[in-house]
Amino acid sequence: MHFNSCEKRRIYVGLAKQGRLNVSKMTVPGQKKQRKSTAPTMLHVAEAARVSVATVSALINGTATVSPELSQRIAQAIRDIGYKRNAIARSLKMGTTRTIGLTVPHITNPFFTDVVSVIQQAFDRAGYAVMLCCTDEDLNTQDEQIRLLLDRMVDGLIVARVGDGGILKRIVEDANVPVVLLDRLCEGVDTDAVVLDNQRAVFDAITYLVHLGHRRIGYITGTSDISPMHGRMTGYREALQAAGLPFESELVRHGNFHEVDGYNASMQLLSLHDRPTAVFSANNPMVIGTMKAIRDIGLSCPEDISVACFDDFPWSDVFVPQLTTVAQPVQAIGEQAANLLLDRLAGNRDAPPRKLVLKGRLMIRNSCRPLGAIVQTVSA
Amino acid sequence: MHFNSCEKRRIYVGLAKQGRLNVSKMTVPGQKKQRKSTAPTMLHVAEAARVSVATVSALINGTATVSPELSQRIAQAIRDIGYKRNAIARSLKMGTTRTIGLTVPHITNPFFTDVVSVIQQAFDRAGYAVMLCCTDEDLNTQDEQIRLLLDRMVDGLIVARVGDGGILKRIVEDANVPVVLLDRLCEGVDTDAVVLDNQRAVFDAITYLVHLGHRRIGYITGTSDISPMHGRMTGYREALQAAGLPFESELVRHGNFHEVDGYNASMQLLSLHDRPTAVFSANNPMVIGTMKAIRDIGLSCPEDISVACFDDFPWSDVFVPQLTTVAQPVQAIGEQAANLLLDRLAGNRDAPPRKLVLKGRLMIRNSCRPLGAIVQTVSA
DNA sequence: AACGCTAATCGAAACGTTTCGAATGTGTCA
DNA sequence: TGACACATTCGAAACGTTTCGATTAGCGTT
Repeated sequence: MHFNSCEKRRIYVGLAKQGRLNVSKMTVPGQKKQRKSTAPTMLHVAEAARVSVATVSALINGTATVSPELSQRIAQAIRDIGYKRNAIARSLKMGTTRTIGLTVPHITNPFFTDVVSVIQQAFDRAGYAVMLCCTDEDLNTQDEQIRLLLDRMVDGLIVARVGDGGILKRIVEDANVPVVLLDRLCEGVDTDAVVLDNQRAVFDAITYLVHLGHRRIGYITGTSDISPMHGRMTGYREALQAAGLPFESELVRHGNFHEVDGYNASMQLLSLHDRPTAVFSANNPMVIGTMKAIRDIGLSCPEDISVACFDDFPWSDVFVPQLTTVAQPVQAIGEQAANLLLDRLAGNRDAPPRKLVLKGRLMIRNSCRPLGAIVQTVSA
Repeated sequence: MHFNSCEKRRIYVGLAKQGRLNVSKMTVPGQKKQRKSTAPTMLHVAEAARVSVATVSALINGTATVSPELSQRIAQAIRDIGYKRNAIARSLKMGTTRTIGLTVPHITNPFFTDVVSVIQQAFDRAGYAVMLCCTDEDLNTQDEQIRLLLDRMVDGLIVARVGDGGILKRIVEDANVPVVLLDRLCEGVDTDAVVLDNQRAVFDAITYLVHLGHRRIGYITGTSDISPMHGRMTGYREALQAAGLPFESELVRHGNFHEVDGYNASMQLLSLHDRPTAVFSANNPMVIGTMKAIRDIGLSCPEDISVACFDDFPWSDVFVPQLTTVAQPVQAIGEQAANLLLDRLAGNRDAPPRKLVLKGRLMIRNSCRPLGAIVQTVSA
């Protein structure tokens, strides 16, 4: 590398550095690297077995018949040399990497943890590798990571998207790689998807609280620009309406899915002059914030305030209070998403987009207490 | 594909199918696939800008100076065509994929969830992609997945290994890709590693229980063949010894890290004639099992039995009982592991193996109660 | 006017596979 | 015996980059 004309260099080369090219994440120049002991290649095998590389390839892939004698020799050579096929070269030639990309907002959110786990297993079984990215609920990060994955030529993408817009729309439209939307739909993006019937799930949960006698029910939701939050909000409104209760905007708070958001929102709700008797939190990290707020403000659950939330978790029934939750069928969600994508990868490219809507299940435990004298007919 | 001589075919081609070749996860033959709209290549850009591909490459990578005029034309062409560099081709040529492999036993174990999250972020920042695999505590699965990752030519590997032996030893010795061991050391494998001072951590926890007045302390540990379990067991014994208490093997149970193992082990401990007054669980899923066993057997914590465990988690201080745990510095563990690997990737190949030992921290909450009349000097 | 120096550009050879079509050998049938 | 089908094998051209060495042009020196 010459730095003779530093000045010009800075100008011309700027393109890459400034990221103005649509080629994401370039290598830092000057980072040389060479594998010292080059791995044995097919050519080495071919030579050792005194055959052509074409024959070696044919045997390995079973794409043509190879005589027993040569098969023997080749197999021996492979063992002797310790040959391993270079999947990169193969990918280049085949146009397929047998790798998929998976992006989720937060892997530490137990819902996504579980789904990632299931998806990972499914693709592992199918011989695919999974590249995992976390977008941290940030649209730019998401765009960048999707680009990173596409650069790597993933064969498909499973996306629990963040925000609207972004490059997702373009990617789906270009249709070079199949995309499956997970948990969250995307306005105007017409592709395979697996989502929950959020509206119904929240409707059931709120209705349950209403049946317990609650009249003022706080609702902590996520940023309003993603589809599940729409559905959940609608479910909330409809449940109130069905019960003849007014919708009061002071009872609704928005957060960005983090624990701290749940904490702040809960603090506000609990400080209201006419405090709600129950709070529903739209995801798991936020409900932790809710519980901490309740603790910090000196109240207790369910005596002073009832709590329910979205997403079940393993601890939910071993501690006190045992949280009433809306459990998503994580296993099914993960498997269905994987199946949709695997189906596309198997060649079924032109089928119309399929949208799977799964049902949540209200897990009634004891974090919500009955209020006053009420009729105890609860529809689970 | 011809199936004329089915019989022979089955015989010769068998190699691949039977998996006797050391080429893992072959494609199923007959799975054709072609991208319909081939993405624009560098050649297209070169033609559009009326330059050579060498010049395009030089501009994009900043490896040589390109005149302003040509830079302009090339940048324009890239934008017009919507060119994106093919990272696979680049990898093949460069011998580097800017991708690392990460294997953990269970991503649903919150300790690993957190560590994975941190590592993922660190590599994301550095422009690396992360391929994630879960070994499910199974040695064969682990071997297969490591092979899968190596096939994919990952530049490095971070492994929270399972069991002893396997191909890990060979891989580290062949030294083609740098390996960082996470959480668990590996007998006879000399490479970079980040682990916890398990012995000390458990020593502190048990000593704390002893100070509370406990004399019979149950200990639920993992399979004994991985390093942290050694250390933790030693810590247990030493704490007992320091307190002048006998080591009783009936108080020690082994499980395979799953919730159900913790449940079974706890059931056994709680059914002992002379029941322990405290139980320490060696990981997070297992302590859930412990709590369930306590509930199912009709006892309560901490009144009837004290519980402490390894690995902190977000819920630990919002529910009752608030669990006393040994918190691992997950952030530091993840970052250090990432740094060790990034350092190797940056070219520092020949430095001797570095082993980082981090300290755990006893988070005293209220799942352990003082027993009888005791001196309340607790060393945190 | 011949020379050397530098900057800019390019042609072509890799990287390690897959695959197509051609070449070779072998046996069958008219 | 010649023609033909079929089973094996192989040479060589891709796949889309990077990079080395060669080439050209411009320019100041002697």
